[in-house]
Amino acid sequence: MFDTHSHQIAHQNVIQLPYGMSAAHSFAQHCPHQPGIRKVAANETLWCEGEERSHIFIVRSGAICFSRMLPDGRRIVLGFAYPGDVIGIGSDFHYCDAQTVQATRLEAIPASSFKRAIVEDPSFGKQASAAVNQALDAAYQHVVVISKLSANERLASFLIALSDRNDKHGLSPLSIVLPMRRVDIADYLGLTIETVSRTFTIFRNAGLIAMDQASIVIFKDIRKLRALAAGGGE
Amino acid sequence: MFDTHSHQIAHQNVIQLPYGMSAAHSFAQHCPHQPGIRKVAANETLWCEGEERSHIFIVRSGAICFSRMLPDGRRIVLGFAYPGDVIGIGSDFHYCDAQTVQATRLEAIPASSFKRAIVEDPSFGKQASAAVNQALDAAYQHVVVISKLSANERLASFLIALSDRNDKHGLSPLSIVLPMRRVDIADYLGLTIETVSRTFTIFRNAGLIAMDQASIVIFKDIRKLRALAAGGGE
DNA sequence: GGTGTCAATTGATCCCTGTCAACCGACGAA
DNA sequence: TTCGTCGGTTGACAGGGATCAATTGACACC
Repeated sequence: MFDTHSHQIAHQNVIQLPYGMSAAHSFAQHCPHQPGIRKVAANETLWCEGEERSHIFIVRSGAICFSRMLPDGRRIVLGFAYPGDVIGIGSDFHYCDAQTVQATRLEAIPASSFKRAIVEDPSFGKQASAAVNQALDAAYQHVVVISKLSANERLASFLIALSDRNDKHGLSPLSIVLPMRRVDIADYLGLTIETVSRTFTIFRNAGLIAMDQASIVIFKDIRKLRALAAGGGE
Repeated sequence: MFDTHSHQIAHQNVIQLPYGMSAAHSFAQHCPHQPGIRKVAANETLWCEGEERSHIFIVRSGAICFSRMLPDGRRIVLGFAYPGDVIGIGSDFHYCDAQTVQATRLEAIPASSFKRAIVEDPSFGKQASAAVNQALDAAYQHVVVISKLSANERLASFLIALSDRNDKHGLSPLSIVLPMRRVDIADYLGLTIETVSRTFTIFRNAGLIAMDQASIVIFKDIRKLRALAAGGGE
């Protein structure tokens, strides 16, 4: 179920789910709905900041990016969601924009149905509130990463978080796929695309990772990366 | 309960309530408890990250600072709480440390009593979950501030948030008190104390603010400050 | 094939902010 | 009083990342 465990500092958990969480099965069970799968192309907007929430979605494939824009156009990525994540829970109005970064399949659950399930099933309500707490925890972790860590540490924490996620989902923790573009990673880590790119190069040259494509990272020395991500010394 | 080891922290305010929210009256009403006021000196620790939550507190006077530490000692301030804020709601385990930045009076409500009230009174449960959502929103706003804004913009947004809070509480929006020290502001904004200090000087020289003491800010051109805070250019 | 577009990488340079340090004013103790 | 401490301010300097710019590679389309 979704316990909000206390975290250790910097590693992991960062990435995810401001707005999303993993627990798709249980949520789908508790929310009766027409099992409608929506297919959405890449770079489509699911919703915008301030809009009223109409649906809860379960990500079945693809990836979602949550962001906000400043008046002058600067963009901040608040997080990503991946297959298995439930997105859109929280307050009645969306905190941020949501866009696909890939072709994505979503299972849509009407917000009304979701709300009803919360009221009627206390245990489900607990799960939902635990999910929000989890998102809060992730947001705080995000603050930690971008407020004090160096570019190397930020990227390391991002990669380690994805590795940990793979591990949790039964995939290999030693290689990850980056569905999003560099600009999304940069805006998520509070860096520029150039710095992100250079940092990847530094990691490659240092033998920490290998990359045959820009979207696939193979870990060569995950211990060192993890130490970097934790914001410890080393 | 309030163990006293340690750091100095101290401060207060920003807008936000990572962990806190304003709705003290209603919360106190719904949670039956022995009306016990606790007086806590400055720089005392209320709780530490990872500890199980034992009480919900309503801040009656003083100020609280929420922070986390990295393994190497770097410190991140996640937010502040002021009189009228309810602190400690959220998951069963604390996300971060909480310390007083001033002598503070707190009203303590046992977590058990709080939980019972949530179960027994649906409307109260809604308020509690709205509070968590509010904290989540504040955390995202914090991410925005520290990931993309310049030092000037960060400090401006901090000051404007305090001004807005004053306004909301019926106090003058044109002057604010900073109960926390520079190091707390710095750790909250992802800057150093030197940069914070220099930025205050820049604002003073530019005629945006006036300060007779280091802890009192009088706004001279709040429009410009607000424009800066919004990240809009100017 | 050639061309256009978009994403990623790399290079050169700049500047904002961190770092290290000195200094100042307030306050408390001896 | 003098001394010591603490918090804040200011200065000098340097480094990390941003900025501006060019290059490369992948891919779609004609």
